[in-house]
Amino acid sequence: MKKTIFIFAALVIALLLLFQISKYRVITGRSKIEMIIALIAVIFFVVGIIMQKKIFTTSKNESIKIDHAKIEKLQISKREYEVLLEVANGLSNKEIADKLFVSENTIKTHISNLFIKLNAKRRTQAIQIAKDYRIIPF
Amino acid sequence: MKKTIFIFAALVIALLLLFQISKYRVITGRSKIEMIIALIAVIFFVVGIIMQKKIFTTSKNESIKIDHAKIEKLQISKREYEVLLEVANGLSNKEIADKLFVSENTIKTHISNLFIKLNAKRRTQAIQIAKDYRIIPF
DNA sequence: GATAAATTCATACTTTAGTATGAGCTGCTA
DNA sequence: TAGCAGCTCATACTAAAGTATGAATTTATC
Repeated sequence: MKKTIFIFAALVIALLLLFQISKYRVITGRSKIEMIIALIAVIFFVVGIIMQKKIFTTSKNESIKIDHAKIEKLQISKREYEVLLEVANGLSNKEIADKLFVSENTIKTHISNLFIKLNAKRRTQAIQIAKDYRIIPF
Repeated sequence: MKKTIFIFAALVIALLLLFQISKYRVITGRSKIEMIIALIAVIFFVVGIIMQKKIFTTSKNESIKIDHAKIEKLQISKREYEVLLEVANGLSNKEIADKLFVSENTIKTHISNLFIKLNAKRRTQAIQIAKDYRIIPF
């Protein structure tokens, strides 16, 4: 946020300078009015696009970015999180067990703990809740 | 797309006009250079933002829009689709049955048919496949 | 009005999922 | 080194989910 304010201030100063230079060059006859106007137009057009793009990129990232702080807050362990991702991927307990080289009972334990932490009753509900919390992609 | 080209052409003409008017007003001394430059700056700034916003909105909608054609192609019926949405919402068969005022057995039948059409083995997998096909939100 | 597709439901299963409890093992920290 | 947290696993359940089959009803279409 501080960076944004600094850039904005610098921009305003640069533009005021540009105005003065433009005025000077036109009055002294060193540049044609058309050129100055076209230059100003292009510069502001580009600035407008860049600013909007910045807002767009930020808001887009926010909707995709994973909230790691939330994962910690919920006290979801590393292994539990791995299991959660596989559940969201549509795998069965047996398939997850094989993929992570542990027994199916272990996966059941992890999932039961996840349900408590996410306050879910089913795996499909856990997926929804995790998505709302932005702790898993998609 | 045709609409975009038309708008773009109109914009170019309007700007050329604006240039001429600006030049005339400055030369005849009816407007100050600062005012003209500021006006041009504001106009192009706004145009830049609007253009970028349009691109942003279009690309965002594309990633959310539901592929109704795909639903038909898979021959998923209206009722089956309703059930699919509730499954993706994390509801149990019993809960879906109560919500749609039918028996749990009916829901099971719908879901079994959905699995065949989506080529899924589990409801979590069906959610993933449906998401990939863009036939459900999220 | 006959046909086909969609919706509903039941019965009888099999298979996963999920719960509860207890316990062994490892790595880290007070 | 005692203790805690995280990971592992087992046993023994209960509860859902999913399959297979057959059938009655509704709805739309020809």
